[in-house]
Amino acid sequence: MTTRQQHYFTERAEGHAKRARTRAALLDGAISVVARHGLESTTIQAVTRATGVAHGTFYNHFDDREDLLVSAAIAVLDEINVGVQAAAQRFPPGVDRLVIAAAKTIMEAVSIREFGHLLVAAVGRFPQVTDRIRPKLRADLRAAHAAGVVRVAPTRLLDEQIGALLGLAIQRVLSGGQVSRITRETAHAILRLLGQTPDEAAETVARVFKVMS
Amino acid sequence: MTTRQQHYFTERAEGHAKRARTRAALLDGAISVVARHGLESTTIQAVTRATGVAHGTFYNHFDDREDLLVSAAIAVLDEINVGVQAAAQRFPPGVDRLVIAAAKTIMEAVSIREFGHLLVAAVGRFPQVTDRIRPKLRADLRAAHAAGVVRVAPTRLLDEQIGALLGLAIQRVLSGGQVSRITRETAHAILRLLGQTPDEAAETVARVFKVMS
Amino acid sequence: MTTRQQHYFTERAEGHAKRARTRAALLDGAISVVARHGLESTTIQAVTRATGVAHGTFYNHFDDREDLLVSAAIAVLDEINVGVQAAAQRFPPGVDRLVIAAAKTIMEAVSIREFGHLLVAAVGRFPQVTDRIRPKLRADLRAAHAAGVVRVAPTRLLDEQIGALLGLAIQRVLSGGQVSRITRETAHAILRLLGQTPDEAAETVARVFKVMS
Amino acid sequence: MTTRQQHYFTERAEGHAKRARTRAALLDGAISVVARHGLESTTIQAVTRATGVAHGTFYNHFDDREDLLVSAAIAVLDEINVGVQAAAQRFPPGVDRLVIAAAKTIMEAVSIREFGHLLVAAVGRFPQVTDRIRPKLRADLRAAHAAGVVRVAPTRLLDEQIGALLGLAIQRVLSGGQVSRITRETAHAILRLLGQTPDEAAETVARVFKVMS
DNA sequence: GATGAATGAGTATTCATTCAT
DNA sequence: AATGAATGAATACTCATTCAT
Repeated sequence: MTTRQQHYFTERAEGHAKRARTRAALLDGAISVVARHGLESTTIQAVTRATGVAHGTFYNHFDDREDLLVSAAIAVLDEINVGVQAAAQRFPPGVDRLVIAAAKTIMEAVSIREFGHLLVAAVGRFPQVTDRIRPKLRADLRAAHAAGVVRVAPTRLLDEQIGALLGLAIQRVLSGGQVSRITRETAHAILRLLGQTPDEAAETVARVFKVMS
Repeated sequence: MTTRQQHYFTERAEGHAKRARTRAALLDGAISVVARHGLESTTIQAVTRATGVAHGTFYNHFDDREDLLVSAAIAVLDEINVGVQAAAQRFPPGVDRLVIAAAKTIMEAVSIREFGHLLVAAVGRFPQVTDRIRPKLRADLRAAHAAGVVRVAPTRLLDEQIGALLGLAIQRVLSGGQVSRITRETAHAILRLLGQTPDEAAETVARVFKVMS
Repeated sequence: MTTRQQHYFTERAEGHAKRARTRAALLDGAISVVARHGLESTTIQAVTRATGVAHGTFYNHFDDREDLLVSAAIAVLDEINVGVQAAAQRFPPGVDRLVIAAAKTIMEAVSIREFGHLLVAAVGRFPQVTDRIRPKLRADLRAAHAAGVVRVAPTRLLDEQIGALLGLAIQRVLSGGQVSRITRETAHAILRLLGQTPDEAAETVARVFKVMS
Repeated sequence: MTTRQQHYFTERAEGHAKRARTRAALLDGAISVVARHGLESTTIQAVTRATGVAHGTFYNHFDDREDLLVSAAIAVLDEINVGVQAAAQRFPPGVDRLVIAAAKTIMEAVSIREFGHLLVAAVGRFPQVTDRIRPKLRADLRAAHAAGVVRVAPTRLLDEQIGALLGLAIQRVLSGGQVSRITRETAHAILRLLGQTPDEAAETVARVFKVMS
């Protein structure tokens, strides 16, 4: 019954010492348990069982449940960010880069369902997670505003509004939505939120998505 | 520890006296416990203790924790809606009415902190709650789109995006934001999301808020 | 959901005062709840619900759960005994009468499944029930022994052994056994237990069952 | 109140030490609690208290109450069977062996009162328990029938009738009956049930019991 | 460092019983 | 007599955490 979960991080820690490997395995375990049972219903026992490790071992690596969950969420976020940054660096800071980063974030987050579930659950529950995303978003926002492409001042509320649209998009895809459609519509919505007219926004989306494919 | 909570619904209970009063008191209790401890950490024990009734009494009125929480969320929602509808009916269906409804929703939700907390927590956790809001929002959206004031097609995703912005606004106010500023900015953001330019949006907001004050 | 149970005793109390009718209805309720959930799992709440009577009403008629269950078992037993005695009085005291009484007991007990279930559960749990059967059995046993037809002395253990065979027979029929076969085999077994050879026993059974049909 | 119970299985526990010892101790605890309070009234709390382990420990060893009770009943049964088989193997399969097995079963079951109580309660409640006895009984029954010593065909109903007589005998001894008398009378009754005349049965009993003493 | 048995506080839920109406 | 809301003790089961091996 103990469905052995996928390895997201474990193998990468293979070369290292046993300690690192066990830790990575526990993160993997947490990720799949969260995807199956939700954040609040994830128990340490379920994670160790899914990981195939003794119950007590958990406390050699994490302080408590929250420590584990935050670590897992950040690990996932960093993993997603690899792909996002690879795509984003094709553009200079600005609205195009912001759009491609947003789109890539959705796509990466849902490419492994477990990642998406953990991310959606962790955002809004652990401030550390959101704090880790904001800075890059802010840089693009400022550059775009300076360039005059975006007519809305970059504020913390605006950051969070964009974040909320991204989270919503991920959720929608996870619950059966079509990823390409939702990604495009969300990109379009973000641009409207930034003050572009629907026509301008459509143009921006078309331009950026052409590069991405 | 047993801080006796405010009475939101208890006193209003009419008719068959005792039963209705106890039920309303439990709803009140749930609302204040959720505000203090969060939705997931709200235990039945905490609610009955806060309400000042015996543990078993709970089960004379609700099936389980979820039944209670959903009932409380809906009660709060309906309560908020009284104020929202009073304000909204000054306008015909359309974008103005949508803006005033949105603004009023934020203001009512934060007017009693407990209401806001419960609402934010319950939305996205219990579909019943969201389902109760959508229809009116959709009516305004359609009317505005038909009138050509809004250039974006009303879709379910759009509904949810507006909902997400509202939830975010409530959260921000509850965590110390200034209600008037955040309400205005959120109204403005919703109008941008609907395709208005920042200037048009500013004009709409100014027009609507003048009526409201 | 509250499947309205059959009326076993209620209607018979119709002419009488309301009090008697409610009491009878509760007995009916108990009988059907026991059949569905077993003796130990029968709760007062389930009985009042099945009876369609208020919870508190129960205590106007019975002291507690045990009082109810014993009363119900005895009521069932007395009901069964009507049929048994009608059949038994065709014979003088003796082994034939004992056989027909035994056979009739099985048949009556299973003719209404609920009766059988209650009886099987109550025997061996409430001594009062068994005490109510023993005297007549003992009379037949003594007469048969005096007449020399039965070569085994009537003792309390023998009484109980016969009772055990009857209970077993009822259980077997209730769990799908064929009533005529099990009744005959049990009658045969009782006669063997009383010291008859298989052949004598077969003859006795044939003789008695002919009268019964 | 926490009468520390006897150790029936605990001390015998070997091998991986602690775990096995705790499990055995819980079985011991269950056995004595059942003897004191009856099967249905045996709570997990009472068992852990009697065993002297923490409440939660229970769930490291058993799934639930039923798991515990069945395990305890089977442990008792196996324990009893050691003595029964030792005595039975002095005879070849057949009616003599059946009689000595039956007699020994009664005697072993009542030699430790707690064993008898558990056994009587568990039979008829947990089919697993009865299923564990039937095969050997059936083997003797078949052999005796083949040898012509028993003139009644071995059927499932017959199995159960013998079982019922054994259960009754144990109960009677536990409630004050004299073990030697009840054992003899039960053996005699079983032989009558199998078709022997009272005289044959008396002879068989005398022959078998001589060996046993 | 890993193990896994033991711990015990915490939580939901049931139900016999009381009592004011 | 009947009602049914309220009561609170009892019970099963979970799970984070500790600790000896």
